[in-house]
Amino acid sequence: MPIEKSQIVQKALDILNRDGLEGVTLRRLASELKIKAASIYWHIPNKSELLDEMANAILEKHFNAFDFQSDEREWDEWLYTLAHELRAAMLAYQDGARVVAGTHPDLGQVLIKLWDLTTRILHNTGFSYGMAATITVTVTNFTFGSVIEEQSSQLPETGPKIQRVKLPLALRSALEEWQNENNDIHFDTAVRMIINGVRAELNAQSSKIN
Amino acid sequence: MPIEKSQIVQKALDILNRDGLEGVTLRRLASELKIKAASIYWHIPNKSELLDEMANAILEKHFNAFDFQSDEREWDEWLYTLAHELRAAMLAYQDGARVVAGTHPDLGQVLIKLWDLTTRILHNTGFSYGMAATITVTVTNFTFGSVIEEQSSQLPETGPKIQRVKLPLALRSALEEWQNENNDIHFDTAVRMIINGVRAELNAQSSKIN
DNA sequence: AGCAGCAATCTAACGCTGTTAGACTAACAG
DNA sequence: CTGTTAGTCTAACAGCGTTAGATTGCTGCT
Repeated sequence: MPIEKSQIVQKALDILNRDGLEGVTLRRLASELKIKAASIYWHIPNKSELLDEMANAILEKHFNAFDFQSDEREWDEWLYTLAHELRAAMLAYQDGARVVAGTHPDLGQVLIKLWDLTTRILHNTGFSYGMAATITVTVTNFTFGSVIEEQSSQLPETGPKIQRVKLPLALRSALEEWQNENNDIHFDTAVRMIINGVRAELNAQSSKIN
Repeated sequence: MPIEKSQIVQKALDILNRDGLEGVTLRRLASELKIKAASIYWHIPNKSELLDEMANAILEKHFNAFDFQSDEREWDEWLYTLAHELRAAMLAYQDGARVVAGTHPDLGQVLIKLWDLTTRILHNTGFSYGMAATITVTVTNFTFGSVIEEQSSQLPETGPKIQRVKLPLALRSALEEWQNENNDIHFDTAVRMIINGVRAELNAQSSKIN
């Protein structure tokens, strides 16, 4: 009974969640599939493509029941949803953001669908295609960077590291106040802020037309 | 004539610029310094700390003549400058963004100074310390994510890859229009948009007070 | 002058990584 | 019954970060 590519990807995701990105080695992966490392190369050309498949699988699991057609949404609600769902998808796996953000969008089919839907919605509300692309990339880039940072300070040992360093006064106060609330809230405020920036852009454009 | 830590870091930066991040190996670094790899460990505890030093050096070169004291700037101009200068600093080296963004701010002294200055300026204009932190992190996270993406599509072979894939119609139009202009402009528009979002937040706060 | 101590480098190795060449096994097709 | 091919194997290569322990060469003390 031969092994399917999807089984390989799934097992790789299990390892990712258990041991983190560093733990995903071809030898360990093979061993847990009860085969030898070289056999993986019959199914997948190299590790980089494995990571691409993993990234797409992560997104697919989260967006499997999602309707990529209906572009009659409100642009601002959609940007808000996009950012939060993307974040949730990546948070579901340890180091998920590093895996997804490292994808070259070649095979990242879910990401392509999300980008397409977003540009359609933005175009429907009056943005040029170029501006729609800028906005889409801005939101996704911010989300990637944000979750990468969030997940890399979640490591077992890295926790109170920054506390031990002498910090300038203002920064110290800022970080103390900051740490009173959790990452969900920080992310939410930031996303709302960015969306407000987009809204300003929309107003500027429509006032230019009149 | 012993070797100085600064020489090691400098040579590592040379290699980074010539061969990219993958090319920075301790053996190659040692060989170009005309010593053996193990000797590096007398000066630097491990590779991760070398990367931290490199990140800080990259920022130090760019911000060496910078005045981190004067916090009497306009907040919006400063956020604009911060984003653009940070981007410029990272663009000066191949894979510069991956190096700088990978730093744990422990020793990233320049980054700490920039964060401190930014929170001070934002606090001066009326934001709470917590909000100042959110804004600061938002801007730097976006900048990191943006430049990482920009630099990873600059690789020799990766160029026209996305062109060869079948894209949905709207996304295709968006990307075509997008590619008419260069990354400087895209980044600039995005930064302006984010700053407008911050401005909206500021207005909301001051209207709440009255 | 000779010896101690230390800074800085060396050799040699360990265990790990991704990747490849080429041999083998099992099943299925003609 | 035989040839083909899918799928796995063994064995190895070249590279990586890292460590232990020996070795050099200089500096200062007696």
